[in-house]
Amino acid sequence: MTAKELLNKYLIDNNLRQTPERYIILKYIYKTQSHFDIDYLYNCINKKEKISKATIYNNLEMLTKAKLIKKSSFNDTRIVYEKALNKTQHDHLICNQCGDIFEFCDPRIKNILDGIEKITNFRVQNHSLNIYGQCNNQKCKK
Amino acid sequence: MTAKELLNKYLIDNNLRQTPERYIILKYIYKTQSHFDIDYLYNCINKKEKISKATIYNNLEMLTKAKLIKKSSFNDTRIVYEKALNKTQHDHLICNQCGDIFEFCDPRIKNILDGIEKITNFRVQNHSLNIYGQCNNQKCKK
DNA sequence: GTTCTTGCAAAGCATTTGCAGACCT
DNA sequence: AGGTCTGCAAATGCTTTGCAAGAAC
Repeated sequence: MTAKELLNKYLIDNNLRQTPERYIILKYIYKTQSHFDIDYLYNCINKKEKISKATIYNNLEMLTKAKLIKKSSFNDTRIVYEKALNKTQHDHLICNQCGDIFEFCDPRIKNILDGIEKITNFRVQNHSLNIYGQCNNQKCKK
Repeated sequence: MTAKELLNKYLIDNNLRQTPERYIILKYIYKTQSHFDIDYLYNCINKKEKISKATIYNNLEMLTKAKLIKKSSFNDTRIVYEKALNKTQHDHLICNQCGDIFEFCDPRIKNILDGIEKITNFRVQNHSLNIYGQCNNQKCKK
């Protein structure tokens, strides 16, 4: 199923309306390469179309609930979203110098979560692991 | 060294002044059991003493730099602090229902960080691992 | 005496809300 | 037709800032 089809299904299943804004927002999100914040998306969309920030805020929340995007925050304040469709669970490396975000997977994280469930009463629902440091990329060093 | 002695040393080393407010704030922080937010601390202090919020904001930043406290954020928005002195590195379990925060340590996290340094150019400086779920404590269930 | 710190009020900033008009169904 | 969604502007809430008065050195 494509993102658009999934959105369509989500809207129908939840008695929400299929407004053009919702499909435009989804289209621009699925054009972005990677992580984006609200301002980036707003500017991106409003170069061609015209959608207010309130509508973008509302619909990013809806898309998060629909699991079409995923929200993360870095360094206590920086909030970014990313496409969630067809993506496996992953965590983030964030460069403290240039702010670039990299994804990585490590099966040991699942072991840690399983271990917690085994030895405590805590039932794990989700997690966020952010690793901060220096990416040492060409652009970053300057 | 006590927290007070460390604060003293930090202030002297950094040419900052030893104001009574700074010691009062530290005293109230080291009275708290666990994680606290700014409002909690502000109310706590201002039952007996009188310190403005601006001063508390300023000094929490200073104490974070001095590594006497540590700042964390949960669920993208909830910002809490905790004492950092004599505490080993740990991560957090956060109950999605009652908001309670639990600490845990797992040596495999260090392995994961070491692995990243080994196979990428990324130099790890710090990390945050937050695990969300249900704590299933008596109080929580109600 | 000089410089830093405090406290207040105002300013900032990102996000949310209220509401009138637009538009899905 | 009826309820939902959008867009605007105002409101909110948390944090920062500017500045005058006070305190540390």
